[in-house]
Order: sequence, then structure tokens, then C-alpha cells
Amino acid sequence: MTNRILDVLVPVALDHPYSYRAPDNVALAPGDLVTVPLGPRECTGVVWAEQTAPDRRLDNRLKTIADRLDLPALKGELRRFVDWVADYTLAPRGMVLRMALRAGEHLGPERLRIGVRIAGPAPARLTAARMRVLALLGDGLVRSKSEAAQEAGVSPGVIDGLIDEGTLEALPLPPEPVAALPDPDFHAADLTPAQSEASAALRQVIEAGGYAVILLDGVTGSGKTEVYFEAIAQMLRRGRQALILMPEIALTAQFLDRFAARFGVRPAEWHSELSPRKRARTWRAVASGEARVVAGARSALFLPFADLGFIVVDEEHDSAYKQEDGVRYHARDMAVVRAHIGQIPIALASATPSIETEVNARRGRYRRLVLPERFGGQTLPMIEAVDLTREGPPRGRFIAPRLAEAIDLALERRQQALLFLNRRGYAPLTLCRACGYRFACPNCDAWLVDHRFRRRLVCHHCGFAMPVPPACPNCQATESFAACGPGVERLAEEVALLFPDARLLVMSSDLVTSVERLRDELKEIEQGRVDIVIGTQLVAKGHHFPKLNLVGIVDADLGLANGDPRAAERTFQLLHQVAGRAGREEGRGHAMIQTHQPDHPVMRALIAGDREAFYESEIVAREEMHYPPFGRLASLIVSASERAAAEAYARRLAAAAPREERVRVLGPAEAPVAVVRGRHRFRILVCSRRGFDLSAYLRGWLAAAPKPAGNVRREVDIDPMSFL
DNA sequence: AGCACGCCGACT
DNA sequence: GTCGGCGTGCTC
Repeated sequence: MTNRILDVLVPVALDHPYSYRAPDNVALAPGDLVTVPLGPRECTGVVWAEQTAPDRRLDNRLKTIADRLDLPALKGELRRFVDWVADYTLAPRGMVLRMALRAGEHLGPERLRIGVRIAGPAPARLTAARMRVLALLGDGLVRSKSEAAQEAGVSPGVIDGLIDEGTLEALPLPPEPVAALPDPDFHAADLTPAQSEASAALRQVIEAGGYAVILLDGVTGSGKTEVYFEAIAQMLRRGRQALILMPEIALTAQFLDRFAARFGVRPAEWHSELSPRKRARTWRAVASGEARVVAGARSALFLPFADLGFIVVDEEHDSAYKQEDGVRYHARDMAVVRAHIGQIPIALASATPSIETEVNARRGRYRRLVLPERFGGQTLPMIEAVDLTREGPPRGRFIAPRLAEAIDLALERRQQALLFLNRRGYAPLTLCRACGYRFACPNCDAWLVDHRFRRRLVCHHCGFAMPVPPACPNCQATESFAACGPGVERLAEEVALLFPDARLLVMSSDLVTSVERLRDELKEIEQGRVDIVIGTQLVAKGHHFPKLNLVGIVDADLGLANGDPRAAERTFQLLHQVAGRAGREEGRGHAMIQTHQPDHPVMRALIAGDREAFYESEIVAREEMHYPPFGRLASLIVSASERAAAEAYARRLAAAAPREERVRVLGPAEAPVAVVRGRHRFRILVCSRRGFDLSAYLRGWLAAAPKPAGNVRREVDIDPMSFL
């Protein structure tokens, strides 16, 4: 036994590596994946460093590393990234490592795939199912067992039966590659002059080498994708890897097919719905360098790339990049950090850049490449407001007469219309007309949303659901429930009434039962088999509807209601994106925005098509308030099942804040949604000057503050995006 | 995060 | 009598 001691980081909620004795029969170096004993179990960990000054007190407790896994070591780059993210977000280092080892649980040896082919005489008993299998395999080719069963329309048992009879022969197949090699010259893109110019500038940045941030700034349909595809082609020619980050919901078949049209094959995919097996294989392929291009949701940022040369963050302004549970990180910001650590270029693409990115571009820290026009000379939609204070719909209705007329006209012209309402379900509130009782969630501080398609009252915060009772739980009155406010389902009812002959489709995340069904529905729209689409946020992202000409925004004020400092930015981005769905191929599009405040800066900028006006006003407002990016924010959330316990601890925590003139501590205040999942929540908001090390300040504060007792929990959210 | 340990409530 | 609820504390 040697005296060598190594620090190993394990993917559990521990902030520091543990020391282990190195076994003398295996060579180990930092980055190697190992199995180590941890308490009563064994787990996978990563050698983090050589331990040069072992803690004497641990001498007799040190355990020995059990084994080294036969996987590529995590590069220094990725280890530094894990350390950086943990330091910044105040998450335990081990939990950040866990994201990099996500394939973890299934990293064992690859399961053998079994292939079958005909190898003997037909069986004595020839059933219809068996005949179909024989007909399929009659060509003598080898097929995997599951493929053969599926194509012949039989159960796998039939195949097994034929193997037993000796008719078929089973043989091992090589593992299926996760992603074939993309060909940079498969189908050279036909770029517009503007795209060529942007592409050439991007190429120059990449040629120069090293870290650089490029903002690809262009409206939907201006061809940002083709431009960054050229940069990826350039990376492929150099034999390096590229990562395309996108909001999970935008990672569609349409996008993957576009990639395949340019490069001959689809990229490797990485998202939460990947099967464990596929996940493990993709992880390995990325680590070995076999997968050259990965298109993935935010967690793809933690993949162990063998040689990452370029990152794209598509739709960089999208709030889905912020992870709100577990390790709270912003994937766009962390992507920039990863590019910096790896000294590689990164491109942020958006039609409506985040205020942070816009300010960085204005200051020259990011290089802006503009794509001014839409493809093929398409023009932006004409946008107008419908002032609900003057020309609103009749009581109980949500479509104003002028919007209804426009829909009529679109139907007459055989064009599609989209009605956008960012609210799922039938109605956001149900009350009893007899006694005023309102249905509220038993676990959260929220009303129950009526979902008629599902025949349930549902809480959008915790998922609580109950059937609609036959009588009022308070006064026992029957037939007394009134739905208040609109949801997409209720809107669909109104549309069916107004346009009885139109073909409707409601798209809402809670109605999406499977990816398959979503794809089918998108295809229906694409092929013009739907006249009116009614949708939530789901329709805003990533899809291209060629026949869509009219967009109606039913309640533009919805996102502006709360006191969130980012409300204006988010509303502008969302409405701009939705309005931009109109008229991408068939003439000039038309968007109508129903609002109670047509003079709000967000609405004015949208109607005037003046994006810069919005940025000007919003940047000034942020600067005045010292909000990001002109200051930094963190939020401490204290929660407990007892309201008093949460409040008392939050007060003690706030009182323990170290004095620091560059920091303001606000609160504690009850969170806007005070109760979630049965836990009462209080929030302390911490604001600091720009450039101040807020993470270090918070770490010092939390270390010195009294520890939470009982079921009181505290969470830290650096750079919070949502204030609910 | 797991997992064990430990201390109180209602059942085979 | 024990099975099992989840609060508490530890893992080199």
C-alpha cells in the first residue's frame, strides 16, 4: 500500500472532495473516474486533486479507492468549470459534478444488441406472425431483434420462438453510433448577402482563435441558424466539437432536420427525455469525441467534451435557460464562462437580446453581427393595438370585434390565424355565485385553474388536482359555479361559437401527451389542415408555420401585472416573438395586440416596430434602479411548513447580514406566492454594486448566520430571474 | 443526495 | 408486541 492520497469529489451534496488512499495496482491522475466507498455504499467519483497536505486527524479513517472506471478522464477545463459554477451559485460542488456525470447511474458496460437473420429451415408450425417475420428476413439481411419485431408487426416473443426452433440465428451487433459524422460540405448553404457578411465576420473571429462572444442579432426568419451552421462547418473541418444550446422546447424535429439537410446527419441530442441508455451512450460519445455536434438543452453544458471548439446559445434571451431548482444556474451565463475557461468563441443568437446581452454589445464587450432582413425580402408583420378600454369585447367574451373581423378576413383568404393567450386551462378562477366561495389550492397560495378537457381543478404551482364537485363545498349550492377570466380552452369555446366552420387546434403544454402527438399537430398546422391555432407559450418557440398570416394576442398585459423587475423585458420578448410568427411566407403578416395600456413602453415599441426604443427605456430604468446588469441581485428564500418558523428564521438571517456599504439587504418579505407545496416562504433580496463579489459575501454571511433548525430550509438564488 | 439511526404513533 | 412515519446527522 502506497502513502499516496488523492482527493475525490463525489456527486452528492458535499461541498468539498474527500481524501482517499490510492490503491497501488492502478495508475490514477486528476480527472479519472473512480468508484469509492462512501459511508455504507459505493459510488462513482472523480479524482479532483493530489492531496499534498493530508489532514492528520483523518489518518485512521481514510478509505481506499476501489477501482478506476474505464472512461475518459474529465478534463481540467471541465473540473475548473464545475468549481467555478459551484463557487458562483453557492451550490455544493458535488451537486454540480453530478450534472457533469448525469449519465452516471448507467455508465456500466454497454448492453449487447442482438441481431437476427435466417439460418435454418422454416419451423414445423408456421403461423401468420411467423410468416411475416420470414418474409421480412427473406432478404438474408441482419436486423436487430426489436427492429425485426416492429417491422414485421409481431411481438418479440415470436422472434425468440423462431430462434429456439433454429430457424433464426441470434448474433451480437456492434453498438449503434449515437451520431454519425456530420459532413461540413454535405449541402453548401445558399446564403443571402447579409448572411454571407455575418458569416465571414464570424469566420474571422474563429480564425483569430481564443475567447470571444458574438451576438447574432436578427429577427425570426432572418437566417441566424444558417450563419452559425457555417461556423460549425468550420469547426468540423478542424476536427473539433461544437455545442448548440437551445431551450428544451425548441429542440424540435424541424430543427434537427434542418441540421441534417445541411450536414447530412442529425446532431447528437441531449435533453431530459432521453432514455437512460441513450443518455449513457451519448455521454460516452461526447467524451470520446465521436459525437461532433451536440444540440441540447441547458444541461448539455456540463457534458465532458473531448475537444469543444465552439458554443452557440440559440434564443439566448429565453428564460428557460435559468434552472430554478437544485443547482440554480443560468445556462447562457455559464456557457459564456465555459467558453472563457476553454478559450473558445461563443455565439449568442436572438431576435430580442436580453438586456444583459444588449448592454454588453453596446459596450463593445460582445461583438454584434446584425442580420437585418427576413429571408426572400419578407417584411415584418404590421402590428396594431386593440385598446380594450375603448373597443373591448362584450362581457364574458375575450375577442374584441375588430380582432374577430380580422380573423374572418383571414379565413376568407384561406390563411391561418393564431390566437395567443399565455394561460392554460379554461379559467384561472372558479367561484360560487351563491356565497362567493373561491376554489384555492390546499398546498399553495394560488387559485385552482379549471381544466375542462381534463375535468379537473388544477394548481399550477404544485400540480394538486381535484374533480369539480357537484355542489359548492361552502354553501352546498348546485349549478352555482362561475368561471372567471379566460384560458386557452375557454378561448377555444368562443372561437368555435364565432367561427363554427373553422378547423381549430388548441396547443398547450398540459395537453401535450407525447412528443409524437406534438409533432403530428405541428405538421397539421404546417400543411394547412388547421385554420385557427389557439395556443400558450408553446406556440412561440422554435416552430415555423408557413401559412400563418394573422396573429392575435388576446391579453398582452398578462405578463406585466406582477412587480417583477424583468416583467417588461419578458413581455416584450414574448410578444415580439409571437407577433413575428405572422406572415413568414405568404405576404405581409398582421398582428393585433389586445391591451388595456396601449401607451405602455412595451406596447408602443411593439406597435412602432421600434425595438431600440424599448431597449433605451428599459436600460435607463434598470440603471436608475441599479438592477442587473447595472447591479447584482441574489435572493435568499426561507421556507418552512409553519409560517411563524419561516418568518422568525428569515428575520434572524437578515439580522446576521454582515455590514457592507456596497450591499443593500431588503426584507424579509413574504414571497409573492407565499405558500407553495405546503411551505410558507419568505424572501430576502440582496442587491450589490456591479463587480462586487456577491457570492463570496453570501458565503461569509451564511457561514456565520445561525443554522436553520427543524424543517426550516434556506435556498440561495444568484441572479434570480423570477420573483414568485 | 442517500442512508442509518432513533424516537413516537396505530396496526398485522 | 412490531411496522413505519420522517427529523437528524454523517459520509474521507
